[in-house]
Amino acid sequence: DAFGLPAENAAIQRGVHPRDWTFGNIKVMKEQFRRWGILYDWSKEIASCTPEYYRWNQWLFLRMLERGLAYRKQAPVNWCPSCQTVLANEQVVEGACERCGTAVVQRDLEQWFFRITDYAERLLAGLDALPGWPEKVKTMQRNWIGRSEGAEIDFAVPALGERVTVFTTRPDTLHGATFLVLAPEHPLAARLIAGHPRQAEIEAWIARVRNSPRIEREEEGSAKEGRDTGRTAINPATGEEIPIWLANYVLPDYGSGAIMAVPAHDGRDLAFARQEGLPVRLVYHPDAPDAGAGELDPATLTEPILHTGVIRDSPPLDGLRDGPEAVRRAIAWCEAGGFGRGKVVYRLRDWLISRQRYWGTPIPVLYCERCGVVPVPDDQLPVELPYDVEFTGREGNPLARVASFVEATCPRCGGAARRETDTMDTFVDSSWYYLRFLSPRDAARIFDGAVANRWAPVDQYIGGIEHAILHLLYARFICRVLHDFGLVAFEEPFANLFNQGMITRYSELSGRVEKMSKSRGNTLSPDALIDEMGADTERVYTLFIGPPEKEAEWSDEAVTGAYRFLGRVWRMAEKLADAPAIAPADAELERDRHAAIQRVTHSMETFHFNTAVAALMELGNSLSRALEEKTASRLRCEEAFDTLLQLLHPMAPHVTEELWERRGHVETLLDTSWPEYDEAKLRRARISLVVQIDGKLRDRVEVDAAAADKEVRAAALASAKVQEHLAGKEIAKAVVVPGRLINLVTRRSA
RNA sequence: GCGAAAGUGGCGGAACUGGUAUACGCGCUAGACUUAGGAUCUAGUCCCGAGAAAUCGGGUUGGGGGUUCGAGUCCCCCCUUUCGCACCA
Repeated sequence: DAFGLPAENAAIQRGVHPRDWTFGNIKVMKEQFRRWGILYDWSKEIASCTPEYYRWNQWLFLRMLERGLAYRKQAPVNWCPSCQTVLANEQVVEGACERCGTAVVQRDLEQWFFRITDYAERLLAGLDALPGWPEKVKTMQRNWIGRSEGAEIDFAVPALGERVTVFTTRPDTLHGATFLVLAPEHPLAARLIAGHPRQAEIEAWIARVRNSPRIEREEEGSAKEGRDTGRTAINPATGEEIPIWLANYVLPDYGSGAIMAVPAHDGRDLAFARQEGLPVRLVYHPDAPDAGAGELDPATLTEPILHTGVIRDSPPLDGLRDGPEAVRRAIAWCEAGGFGRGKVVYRLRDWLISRQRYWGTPIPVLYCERCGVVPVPDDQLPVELPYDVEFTGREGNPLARVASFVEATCPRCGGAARRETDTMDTFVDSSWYYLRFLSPRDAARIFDGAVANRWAPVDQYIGGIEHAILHLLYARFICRVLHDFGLVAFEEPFANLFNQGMITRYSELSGRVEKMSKSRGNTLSPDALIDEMGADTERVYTLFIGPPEKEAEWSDEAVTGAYRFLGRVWRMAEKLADAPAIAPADAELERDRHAAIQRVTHSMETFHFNTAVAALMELGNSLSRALEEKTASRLRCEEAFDTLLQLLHPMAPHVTEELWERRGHVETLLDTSWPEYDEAKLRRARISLVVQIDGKLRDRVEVDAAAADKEVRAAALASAKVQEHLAGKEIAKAVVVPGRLINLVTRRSA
């Protein structure tokens, strides 16, 4: 991404403007790509930090705003009271500001969101129609969306004339709900504790919980803390009054931010009930208690009863076994009673796109005292980022201090208005950029829909596993939004997804093998390596190092293997002229050539580049041997060599193109078509066949490739070694695998 | 804790649907050419035992069990590692 936090940090730390820093990086990277011999169509180049690109982020935002898919609400941010600025999670180290060490607090700000939760069901269902995606990524997305089926149940709070709605996946345990727990952030919390003898203490506690970073609050083993509101609610199943508590283990933005606690059948509720001395009631009873165990005593229960037993103390459901049927019946019963209904909730939360930073797409809205929130009209796009900005890392967003940016005119009433200074999350840029590549200079629209429908979805998308959830989910979401706007005909942006592994290298600093990074001191300068051994060596070695989906350890020693291989290919060219006109082993070399085409083609298609390189090395070895021993004719050797160059070309374009020209070809290698192999040429007339006795390899015999089972058996039995091993045994049966082996199964003779 | 993936020589790794385990490369050993070589070429290199040698016998894909004529590959149990998620009601 051309936008992003690192650019802004560079500005703060080194005084370089984010724009200059970014374009400097782009320049360096393009030069590296060029040296590597990586071919891109640079006429399609885009940079998301240019107004030509980000104006369409703004356009997209406005369309989403019109349809209610973009909205504003209060949401907490990490706030450093000393720097007076918002921090990203990665800038918070153990609860403190990474720069000044001050304890970070949570602070509510009005922020912009995209309503991705509206698309939760479609995003989930769409995963089933993505056979080209790794199962692992799909599982991660499913868990992230986190669909849960259950019920909403209303609990009346007579003292307030209100009701609390809880979400539960286990409405069948309603009879066992002995108290309610609300998130401290719950809207009713303030009214519930109003007038409580220790109201002030509870309010202070609520403030503390709200202030603790969410990461900390969700940490495993962090203590459950709660306060009794002193109020009660009515359990609609039993008519009983049950206490209402507030506790930090209930999260405000999942379900309804309130739960019914069923300590007998939930571990967290049981732990909390024991801690606070709250009652426990069993609904499910183990149906075959161990002899002597008799009735379970709720008072002594130490482990919740999970997924076992029969409902006993819940009259309408008595006798039901734990399971989906019990849940279904419970929901029907709640609905009939008018105090509950079936409900599906998602773990997925709306996408917070606001960033209180300079280096991003300005969110195109204005705040007018008279008209309120006013979208910037399309004809005033793009809202451009000003260049002259001061970066201090303190006192919030630098953009907010640029008067010429903030002070604006309301497009509706012409009065004074204040411009929004939040910028967009960079994931907005990357959620549709693949479409912009197809018509990058189109000044009239976000992209050309006809072109997009012809070329997209992307056939093969490649990226690291770190994007498994956020980027890929956002891109899938925005694709559906664009589809619903009628801009594209498809809903899934990437038909096939491949996750490449990272390159790791030994670090002198830590003494361990780690992901390459500057801070770990284990980076390898591609320039130095290219200077020493050439771009082709680096390319071939990188492909050869291992399967691309796995992480691979860079070995400075092993690179020489690739270097030597290319050197051998180079020297072979000079030996071609010495090959004889006529030679005995032409057929063999020809077969190796066709086998190499087959293997390399197949390996490349399945992304097994390491085995493709191995197959090329083998062809190189057999040609090299033929040249050394003069066993193949010059014509065959030249053919084999040319094929080798063609197959090697994608991996080592520089050396092969050079050698190709020296061979006297006029057309460049890049313009030749991929070689094809002939099945017939792969076959041998006579083959070496393995003879097994009781599954153990005993000998190899040479037979006709087309030999019948009977002949194979005769050939096997003719072997002296086989006869030796058969001594004293009788053949019970013979299994022949055509072209491969014969297995003689014996039994001891009497 | 839940979920997923993976364990093969000294090392990176290969083995398409069950059919010659260890391809290819690194490293190592010996030799050749060399004033020299971190250049190049040749031969060897999973482990154990026997043999002067060619070779022969046995074993081996984290451990144990199973299916099969035959298992690195399929099934069950266990161990280890990596990754993802995690108070989600």
